[in-house]
Amino acid sequence: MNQAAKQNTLKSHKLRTTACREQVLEVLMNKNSALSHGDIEQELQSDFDRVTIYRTLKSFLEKGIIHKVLDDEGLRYALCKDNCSEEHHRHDHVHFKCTSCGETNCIQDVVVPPLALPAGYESHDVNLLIQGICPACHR
Amino acid sequence: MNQAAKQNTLKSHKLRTTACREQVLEVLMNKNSALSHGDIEQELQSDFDRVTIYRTLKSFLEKGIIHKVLDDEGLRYALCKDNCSEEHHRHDHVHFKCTSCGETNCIQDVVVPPLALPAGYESHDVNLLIQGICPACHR
DNA sequence: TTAATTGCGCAACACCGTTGCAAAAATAAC
DNA sequence: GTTATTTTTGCAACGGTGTTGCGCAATTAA
Repeated sequence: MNQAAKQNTLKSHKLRTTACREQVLEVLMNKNSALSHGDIEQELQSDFDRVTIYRTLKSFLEKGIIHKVLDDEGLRYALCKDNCSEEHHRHDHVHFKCTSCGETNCIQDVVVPPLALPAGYESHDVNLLIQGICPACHR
Repeated sequence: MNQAAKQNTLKSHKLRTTACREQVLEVLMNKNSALSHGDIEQELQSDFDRVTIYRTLKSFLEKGIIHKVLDDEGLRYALCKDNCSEEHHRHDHVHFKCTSCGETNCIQDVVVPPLALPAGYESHDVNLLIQGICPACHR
C-alpha cells in the first residue's frame, strides 16, 4: 500500500500523520495475520520506542482502525476490514489460531451466529476464537 | 464443599493432596466466576508463594480440573463442570464478561453452535467470549 | 523407617502495559 | 513562511504477569 493511502487512512480517522503510525499501519497491512505488540516491535527493528508503539496501537484501537484479537497466549491486533470508526465498530467474524504455525487470522467469511442468551444478559461484543490447524499447515 | 470432596477431586486427577491445592480448589469452588491468578492470590492472603499458585493452576489445567477463560484484559480460570480429564477435555459453552461489574462467568446452558469453516481448516477447540451487561448489573 | 518422588519457597529474570515529563514534531493561525 | 498551539515522541521508571533453577520440605512408595 502506498504512502497516500496510509495518510488517507490516518486522516480519515482524525489522526496526525507521523512516521511511527505510517510504519505500524504498513506492517499491519503487509502481514495479514493478527500481530502482537512484540511482533510489530520486532518488525520495525527498534526504529521507535516500545511506548510509542503501544500508544500508536491504542489510538488505532480507539479510532477503529484495528481491533483486538484474543488468543490464549495474549492480545493481538488486526486491521478492521469493515469500515469502522470511533462511533461504529462491528466485528462478528471468527478468529482462527493455528496451533502448528502459531498464526492467528481473521476469517471474514464465517460469521458468528446469533446466540440466544438467558434472560437479563445484554450482549455488546462477541469474540470467537477457534484453535486448530490451518490449511497451510494441514499438508 | 468439604475436605473429603476436595481430596477426592485431587486424587481422581492423580494429584497429591497439599494445602495449597486444597485451598486454591476451595476458592475456585466458592466463587463461581472465573478468577485470575491475582484474584486467587489475594483470596489466599499470601498463605502461599505466587509461584506455587502458578504451578498449582498449571497442574490443574493439565489434569483437566480447570479451564482457561479468555478475556480482553487477561487470562482467568474456572472449574470444569463437565467431567474433564487429561485425555478428554470438552468445553463448548459460552463465557460472558460483564463490563460493569467485571465478572466473567461460564454460561453452561448456551452451547456454541457448530460452525462451517472454509475447506482446509481443522477445528480443535472453540472459545467464545461475549461482553456486555449481566443480569445482576442490568438494574 | 527409609528411599524415591513430588511440591514448595526463594531469588532472579524476561515481558507486558502504563504513566509522567520534557523535548520534538505536526498542524493551525497569522 | 513564520510563529503559536496542540499533539506525539522518547526516556525513565514502575507494577504486574508468568517462567525457571535450585535447595529444602513434604508426600508417597518400598
